[in-house]
Amino acid sequence: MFKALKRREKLRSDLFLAAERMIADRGLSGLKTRDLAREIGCANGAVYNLVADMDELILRVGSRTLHRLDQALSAAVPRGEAMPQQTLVRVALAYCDFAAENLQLWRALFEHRMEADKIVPDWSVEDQMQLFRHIYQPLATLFPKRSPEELGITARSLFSAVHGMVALGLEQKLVAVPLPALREEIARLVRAMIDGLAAHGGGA
Amino acid sequence: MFKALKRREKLRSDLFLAAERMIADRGLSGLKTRDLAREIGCANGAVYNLVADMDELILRVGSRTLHRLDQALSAAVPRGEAMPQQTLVRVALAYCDFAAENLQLWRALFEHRMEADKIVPDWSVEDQMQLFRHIYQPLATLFPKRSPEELGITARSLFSAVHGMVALGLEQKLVAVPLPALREEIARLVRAMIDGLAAHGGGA
DNA sequence: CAGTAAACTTGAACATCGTTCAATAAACAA
DNA sequence: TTGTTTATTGAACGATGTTCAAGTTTACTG
Repeated sequence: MFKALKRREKLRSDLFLAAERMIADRGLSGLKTRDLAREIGCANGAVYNLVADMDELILRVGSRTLHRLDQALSAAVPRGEAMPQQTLVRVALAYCDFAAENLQLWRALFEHRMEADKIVPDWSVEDQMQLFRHIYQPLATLFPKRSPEELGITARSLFSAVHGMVALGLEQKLVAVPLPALREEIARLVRAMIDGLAAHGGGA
Repeated sequence: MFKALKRREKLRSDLFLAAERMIADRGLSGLKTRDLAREIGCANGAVYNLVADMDELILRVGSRTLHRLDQALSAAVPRGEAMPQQTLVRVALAYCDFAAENLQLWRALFEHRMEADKIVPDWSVEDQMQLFRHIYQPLATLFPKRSPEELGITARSLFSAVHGMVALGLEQKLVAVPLPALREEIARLVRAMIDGLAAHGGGA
């Protein structure tokens, strides 16, 4: 009775795992429907019974990656850490470390561009916003006078800047910070931004 | 006698222009050999007489983009600008503006990843390094005590951080700084980083 | 000019993709 | 069993980057 349903569900989760491994091993561009089908044991066309298209599959894997990232960031700050600046530095470094350890999966989060006009599903949007609390909360503690809008913008600035350093740094391009110096430079950047906010903005 | 050579040269530069326009209009993924061939008036296979492969063509267009970016950054600081911090802010904002006005071409610079094992040609490397003087020189003026290595790393940090804000900001993603606030946030970041260096590093 | 060799150009063909869909098989109901 | 619905298949389609044997043009020589 549930046989077919069960099989589908099994196949679906197999598909996600296979896709995740394939991206981790060979990058986003190494993800091929035929390889996936062979790996989970079905016809290549059958992939489209489990998932609307590749976009959905990639978003699905992305969701898993974001959740693991969320856990990594949470684990990075010791419970009871009292100093918000220290927390922000820890979170930034944890972001860097996660990206380094999950390079291809992390890259896939940003390389993938949705086909125009197709909208990003709600659950994917939710995944992305969840991460922000790791930055927003310490900032709110540091600058209690600021409005949520200001804090939101500052959090995005901080994230974007750190993200840029990590993204270019891990590409090992010429324009990037060399890898051995990367973590120290990130810590320096975060501290400088916080100091700059405290000095000019007049928070706290 | 030179007829064939002339034609080839003409076709080659036509190809670069067509490729540039095509990327600007439809993005890097909208660049198709058959469309190019039709546009410059030759057989699709003939593209490979003018260029080794798509990678080379993309690097070629990238080179042009980098040169225009170089000019834009040069134009952004008034001659005789005496304050290095102000210069750095101007350069960062000019980078942001250039990216916004040349969105697809600028994205192509970073989206394109060379096929593994194939090496980036010298002239492309040179193009990339040229840009660094816009950041390096003001920094060297600001912190004359620092070693070239330290300055190089700092310049890369600064560039990467600003690049990150621009890259995410122009994608209009949720994690990005909203567009209206972007320029102001970039200026704030640059000032904060410089202040941070001055305070902790003991330069000047 | 005629003839030949070299250089260039062509477009059909190849291998790979994501994606679709008519045909087949399986599962279930009566 | 028989009929109906549902799930699965794999061949086929339309792009795409790239190659290459064949054809064409150009440049040189006698």
